Amino acid sequence: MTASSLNKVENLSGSLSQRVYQSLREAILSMQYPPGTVIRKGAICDQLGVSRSPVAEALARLSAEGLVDVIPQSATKVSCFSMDEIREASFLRQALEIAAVEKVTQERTPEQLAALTRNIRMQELLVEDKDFVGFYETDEEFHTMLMNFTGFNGVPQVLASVSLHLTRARMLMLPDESRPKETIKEHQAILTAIKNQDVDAAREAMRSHTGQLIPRILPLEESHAEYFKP
Amino acid sequence: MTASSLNKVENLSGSLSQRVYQSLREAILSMQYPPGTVIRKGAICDQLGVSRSPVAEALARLSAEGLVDVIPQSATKVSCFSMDEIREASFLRQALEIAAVEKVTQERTPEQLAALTRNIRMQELLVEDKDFVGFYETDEEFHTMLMNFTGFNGVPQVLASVSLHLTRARMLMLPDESRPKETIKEHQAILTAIKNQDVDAAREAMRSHTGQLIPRILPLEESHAEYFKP
DNA sequence: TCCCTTATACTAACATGTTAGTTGACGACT
DNA sequence: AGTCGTCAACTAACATGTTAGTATAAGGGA
Repeated sequence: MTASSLNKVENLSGSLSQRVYQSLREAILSMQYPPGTVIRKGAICDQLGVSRSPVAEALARLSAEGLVDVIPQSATKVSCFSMDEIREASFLRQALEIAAVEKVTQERTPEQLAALTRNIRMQELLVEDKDFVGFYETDEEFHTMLMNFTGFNGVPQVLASVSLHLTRARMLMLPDESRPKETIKEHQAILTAIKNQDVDAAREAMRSHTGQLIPRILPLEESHAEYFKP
Repeated sequence: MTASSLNKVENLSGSLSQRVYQSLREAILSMQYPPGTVIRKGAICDQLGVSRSPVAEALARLSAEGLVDVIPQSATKVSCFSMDEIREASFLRQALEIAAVEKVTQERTPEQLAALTRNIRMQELLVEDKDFVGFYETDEEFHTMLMNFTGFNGVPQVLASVSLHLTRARMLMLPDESRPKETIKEHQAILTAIKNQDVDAAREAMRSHTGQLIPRILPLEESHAEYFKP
């Protein structure tokens, strides 16, 4: 018995279309709906027990975000990766991360320093325990904290929206036992620069850190060619 | 006789909802629909001669972009400015512009240098002629060219989408006879750094240039308080 | 006079019926 | 046998009917 791959709308909040949107988005980002999957409105309606209106609105938003490609009058598909898009997403992410760390470096409070230090300590513990899922989440949290410390409430969401394709592609990467330790060193370099209020060092440390992702994604184009555009 | 403030959908391309979206977006960005304007779906349907479905989809997208605020079951309004949002938009724009100019500085071709030089020359001519509207467009074009020269096709649109609130707020600013000359100097400083392939100089020139906007927007909160959130 | 209640009108949100464009398969003609 | 034209089935797109939540204004009580 195959469980429905969509979260039930009952578990979410907001308007019906909002919940359908969240449900579909989650399924796409988690690769439960891998690139190329055809999405039929009728099927979604049946699975979620809603009518076509909220589904149409949800798909319109997903289309605007680039997560699905609509072929008029014909079909809707989960969008495939293209290396160009991924490079672009990485560029945008780097731009934001650098701007954020520059600002935080100048304005950081002792409490923020403490929180970042605690986060990195947690990363170390999780790697020692070989809890790589926990490490992944704590790594994400490190970057989210930096976004929040800019003082701009919407910045974390903007980062998430420009990083959509990166988030999906990351799900394909094989776990690499040696990478987390490198990651932690890079995070420490960033934190040190923030502590020293050294903007130039912070920028370059972040540039170096965010530059690590693309080389690890490149091989995916061959190992998972079915998910990429020709 | 008041002409309809919306562009007719006949003049646009794409699906009906796409055209409705473009029409509404244009009206909002150009301040034909100023902040606080209530948008009734029924009225839009009548004015554009379409049914409620495409209007609903268009408003869903505008809502996701933050151009309209939907009050559930009650009303939809053109979103008001908040100085926080504007500061945030400025931060994001600066992040992108800096990242772009850094990349272009490293990779620029002779053709790109020539195109940028030509653009600035045009700016000078337009200011001499006191054609400030033309200058505004050429100024915009200068920045769009930089985005295009990154080689990432989607970057110009991302810039536009993070700059939505800035674009609207700019419509309120009074023309300032002295500002264009300063702007040109800043553009020239950026171009010189690009020419010299001096990444640090390019970054700081762009940082300085993009930092000029917020001080000019700040007074609007008092002079146009009706457009701002309390 | 002021506040609370209540009824009514209005709106967005949702459901469903209808249209039109696309795709793929089948059959006829070359 | 291969190719082109036609037709049937399916899908998104659009139109319209229905529901439910919100705001406003009128009326009654303190």
